[in-house]
Amino acid sequence: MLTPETLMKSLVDETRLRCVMLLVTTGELCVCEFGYALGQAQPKISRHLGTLREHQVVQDRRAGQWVHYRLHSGLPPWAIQMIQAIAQGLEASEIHAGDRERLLNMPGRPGRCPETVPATTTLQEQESRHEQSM
Amino acid sequence: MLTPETLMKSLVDETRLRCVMLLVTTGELCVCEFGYALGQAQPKISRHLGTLREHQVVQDRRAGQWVHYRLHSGLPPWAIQMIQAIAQGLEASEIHAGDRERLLNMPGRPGRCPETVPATTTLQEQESRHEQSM
DNA sequence: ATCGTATATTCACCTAAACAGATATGCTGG
DNA sequence: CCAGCATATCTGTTTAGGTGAATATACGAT
Repeated sequence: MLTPETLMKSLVDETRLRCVMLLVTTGELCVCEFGYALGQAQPKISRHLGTLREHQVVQDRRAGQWVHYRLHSGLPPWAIQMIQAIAQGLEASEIHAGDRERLLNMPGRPGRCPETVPATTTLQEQESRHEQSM
Repeated sequence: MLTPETLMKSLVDETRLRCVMLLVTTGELCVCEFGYALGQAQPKISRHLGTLREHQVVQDRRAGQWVHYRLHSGLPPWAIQMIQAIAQGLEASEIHAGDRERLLNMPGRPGRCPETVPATTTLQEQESRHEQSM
């Protein structure tokens, strides 16, 4: 089960934090999209996404040759609140704004087929689900 | 200025997290109280409190030979929200419950003079101040 | 002034974790 | 089956940061 210690260990690394912050605003991304947005080599991205998956912060979905990552659907309310607090504290951050912009300008972005993307992907939707169940 | 990265670096260490969690429920403590509650040597506690002070997560107040630490009064709203989310995620944690209990059972606890303790000390009071200023 | 207590700092050591580079697996199309 | 791309893992190296031990500073009391 995810603990605050594990979540912080996950997010204290800059690469992993940038990945998670991208997921907060984007919903779902594959490894090559992370690599392009962050300007980092693919093996590095893959290893960090693997760590986030082991820690159950994200979950993956295989679609042909691409592996799509999104925030884990089983994140407890305190974890969602924590991620949102971090996102709020990073609103003015150049780095993360740059990541978002590079992603939008990425040529030939794969997996943008709407029918393959699950319905519940964004953080806002996950939180409203939690509120309903309380 | 405090950033989410700095706050996470501060709290990802177990000793520092235990100190901050104690402050969330207690308001203000001196180094020897931390040492007793955590069962850790004084130099170790002092060094970690120094880190938290440098990162502006806590602030100190000198009273004679004792130095009292409390959460920094200038914590931004997202930081308070983050700390509260962590505290919520640690509600069932044995370690932190044990720290709180050992503190309460500490013999000859210093600085329990009500008149020397500043008015605004607990996290709840800090947050309500922020809400008023919004 | 000196002693004892509370706190802070310095130093050398050690460990966890990130990194680059190379290699391996898995899927798709020809 | 083979080629090519996307992704994952393995290996050795390096570095950031935690630790204990010893030392230093600050304050109050005798």
